[in-house]
Amino acid sequence: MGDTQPRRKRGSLSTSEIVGAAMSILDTEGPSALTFTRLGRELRSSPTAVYRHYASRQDLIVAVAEHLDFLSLENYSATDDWRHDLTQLAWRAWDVASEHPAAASIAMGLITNGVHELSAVEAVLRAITQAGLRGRQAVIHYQAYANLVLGAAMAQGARLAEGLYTSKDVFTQVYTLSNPTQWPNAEALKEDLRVVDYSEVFRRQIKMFVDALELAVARQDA
Amino acid sequence: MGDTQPRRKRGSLSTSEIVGAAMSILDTEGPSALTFTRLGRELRSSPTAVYRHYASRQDLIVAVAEHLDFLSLENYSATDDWRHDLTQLAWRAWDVASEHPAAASIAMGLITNGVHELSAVEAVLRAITQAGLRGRQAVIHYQAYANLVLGAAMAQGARLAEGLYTSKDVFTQVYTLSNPTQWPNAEALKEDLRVVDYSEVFRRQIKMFVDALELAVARQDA
DNA sequence: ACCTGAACACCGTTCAAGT
DNA sequence: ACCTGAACACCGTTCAAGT
Repeated sequence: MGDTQPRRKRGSLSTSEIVGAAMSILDTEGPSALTFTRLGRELRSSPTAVYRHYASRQDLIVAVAEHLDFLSLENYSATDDWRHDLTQLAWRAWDVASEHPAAASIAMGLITNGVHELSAVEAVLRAITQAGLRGRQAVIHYQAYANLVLGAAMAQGARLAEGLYTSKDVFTQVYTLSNPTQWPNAEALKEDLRVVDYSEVFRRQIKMFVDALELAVARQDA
Repeated sequence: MGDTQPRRKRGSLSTSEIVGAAMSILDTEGPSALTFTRLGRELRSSPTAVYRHYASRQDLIVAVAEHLDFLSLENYSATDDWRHDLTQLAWRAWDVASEHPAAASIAMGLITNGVHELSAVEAVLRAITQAGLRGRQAVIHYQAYANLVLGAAMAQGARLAEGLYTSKDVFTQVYTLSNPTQWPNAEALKEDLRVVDYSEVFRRQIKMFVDALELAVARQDA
């Protein structure tokens, strides 16, 4: 109110400060709160100052994606058990999405071409190579893994963000089966369909991926 | 220019006409072109007329999602081969996303609670039941399948839309490995990482899911 | 009951002017 | 070189007024 805004010293704004402010806004107020106006307020700068560091809103979101990659890999170290490593890396991505749902919902799954993304690629390729795949097949399985993990983590972020910043229950599904005979299987499983335990689904997805990878190597049909 | 707009007769606007107009705009001009102003022009109506049929832009997008569900299931019929059916259903979703990339990029994966979504749920549950799963386990595997297929189809839509309406090559990945020894696996697979054949990745993902499902049933560890 | 047109409270982005 | 403030061309949504 009474405090007048001092002009920011030139060079005092950094990309890491901007990304930090963006993460903080996303965490506390959700995806739609990430505007240049809101960022300016958080940074105690002009809203347009951010343009000196990122060419567009989308560019900033890519930087947020890189930060999520960084968080996912923080203190990670590979073991000699590729099944364990792939499982571990998947849950790390899931946990980051659960801690920063709004950021994950808009940024996870974006290709950043950045150094932390590359570290994630390296970690996954290492495990897949250890599993026994080489060359093109290793890359295709890496991509299948990335699709699976990033897709699930992004969706989890979106669900949590929706639940937090609006007040909609996104974990309960409702099908009113007006004509049960038309959908006999859905009718029979109605109760199980109602509430979804997404982390159990994710656990199952990882297990299926790892099992299928092992099978492909054993069968040599990768 | 010279043509004056006659007022639309009341009741002449329908939800199906609006969804059709939305699909047409998305197909020809991309996701960002779907505005109320543009819809009004397409429908030869006031931009705000749509609000008499959908409560918000998001509501309209959910209706687009239902339409995509409808297209995915059109003329589908189940066989007695659950592996074939799951594969078939997956490629149907993929093909719809490829034909309507902009619509898929914003709508696929949204929960509609609608009748066509329910038909898709029924078709997948039928196949999974036929594979040998029951109750809670059938539902969890249905969800794993839906995550996989819808996630991949939505991502495919986003890539195609990005490529069509901007002119960015989203199929070529570039990692400049300034320090190759830090990422030995990525370095070794650099050439294979450069160009991605996403439909081959999708084919592999489906195969891995089906294989893992079969294995889970055989092992009784579902 | 449904469609229109004006108004409201925002957006992201550009750019000349400051320091 | 970097930050500011005004301006531009939009948005989605609301609502009183038409028919």
